[in-house]
Amino acid sequence: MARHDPNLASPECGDCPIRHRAVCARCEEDELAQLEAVKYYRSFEAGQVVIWAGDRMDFVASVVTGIATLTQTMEDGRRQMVGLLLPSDFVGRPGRATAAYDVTATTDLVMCCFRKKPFEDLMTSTPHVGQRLLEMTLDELDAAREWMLLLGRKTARERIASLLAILARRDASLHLKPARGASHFDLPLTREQMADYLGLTLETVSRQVSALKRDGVIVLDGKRGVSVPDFDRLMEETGDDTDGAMPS
Amino acid sequence: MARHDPNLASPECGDCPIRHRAVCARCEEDELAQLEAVKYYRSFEAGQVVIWAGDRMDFVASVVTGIATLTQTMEDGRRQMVGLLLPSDFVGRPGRATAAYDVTATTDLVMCCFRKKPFEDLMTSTPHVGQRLLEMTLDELDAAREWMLLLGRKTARERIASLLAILARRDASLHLKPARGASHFDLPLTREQMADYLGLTLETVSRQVSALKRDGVIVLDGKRGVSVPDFDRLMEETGDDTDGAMPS
DNA sequence: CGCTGTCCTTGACCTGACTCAAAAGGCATC
DNA sequence: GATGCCTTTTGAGTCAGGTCAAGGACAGCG
Repeated sequence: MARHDPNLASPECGDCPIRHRAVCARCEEDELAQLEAVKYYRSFEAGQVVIWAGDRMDFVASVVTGIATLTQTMEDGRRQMVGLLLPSDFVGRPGRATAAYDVTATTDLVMCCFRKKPFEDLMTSTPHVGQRLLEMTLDELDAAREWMLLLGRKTARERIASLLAILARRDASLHLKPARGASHFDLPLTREQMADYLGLTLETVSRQVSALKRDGVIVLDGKRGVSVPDFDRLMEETGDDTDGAMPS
Repeated sequence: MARHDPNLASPECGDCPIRHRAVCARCEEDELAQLEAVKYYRSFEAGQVVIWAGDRMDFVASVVTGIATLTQTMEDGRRQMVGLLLPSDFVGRPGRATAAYDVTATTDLVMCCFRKKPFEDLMTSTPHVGQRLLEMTLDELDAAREWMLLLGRKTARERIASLLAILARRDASLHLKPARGASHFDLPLTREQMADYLGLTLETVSRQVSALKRDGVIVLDGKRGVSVPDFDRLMEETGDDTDGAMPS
């Protein structure tokens, strides 16, 4: 049944770019074959909504390429982003029928989807998917708690600096460069999305980005390009421990 | 070795009050026996610190009775509570050597501790502990994300109302009463702890509690007692969807 | 090329929550 | 029942970030 347009043929797991980081990272050959049998790719354009909170969700998925966001919306329209999904991150919850959050493609997005029922069966019949998912969920819980500190206690300037530091570090690890010294990356989020993530308004985000630029902490290159001349300087602005015991 | 003072003899798992809710909930008899072999009880007085962030942690544990908190502290002293641990909640992370957060006993506290190494072994050799832990971690992640919405977007009054609603609901489910209509419970937190949890100052907490009292949403009974004459009225003050699709 | 739409910046003003300060209520101890 | 230590309440003034509003930069397109 209909899987022509956005649903691409699924490449082999063997040369998947997220093979060693995603929920399938620990799988043996036989487990991988079982996953392969129930998987299908879906792609979304930047801005498209993957699923709305409350909608029935009969798959779980991994982000293969691109960036997606999880957001919660209050009745009066106040919005808070509660997760930023990067390649290898997992979407959906085994054992739950509906989506808990709005999932939106922020950039063009490719997801590797697994039909939910067989995926759940695989979780009970083999060990490695569940084990890996537990690890990943614990990491996400840590990230969520770090974000709680940011949302509860940090100033607007510290929030911006923290986000930029995370993005710079992510980008560095993606290109296998050291996370110190100078770096350059593209912002994957609009000011409004940054505001939704940071618990601020877009005006405040804009002002504080300008302030960090004025103070030489960052250099803007066009609308989306950001250069960080000195990563340690940026870190000082985050309010976090500078010695930095950082996981993963 | 030394297990005299605060480390009580461990009761049988069979009549444990959290047997059906904790990390051991799904265990078969043989798994339970293995857990029983590596478990020991520890108790703490109200106010005692269970473990400091960064300290070596060679156990994981379940809260049996009492309440504990997880808090993060910034260098300059700003504090944010990132978790409230109630009976059956799990503390510690398999595969991590040190504590990520300060854990503090808010009331008198009894914990059922498992030596970490054997616990980890059990997780790889048997299925049910890991499965249950995954479930519980996913629930905590949902709770953390709900809290992110609160910290990022809610007003002080909405935050207080949200906390009171959670406590009222918890208390109701503990006493198997319906979570609607009138209810009464004791606040397990000081104003300062509430402030740390809600991302506010203790003065703001005090003022907003007084305001909710003045407006008849709650009735205070001594310093710690709280009565909620109309739970739906309280819910209206939280800013959350009133129809309430609530999990678990 | 001008038009339109989207995203971003900046200014002026306002307000909800914070800060600083004082005093009052509880509870234990002597 | 006086003393001291907490916790909580309340008041007055301040400020960081929100709100409202105007404009600028840039891309796509007829």
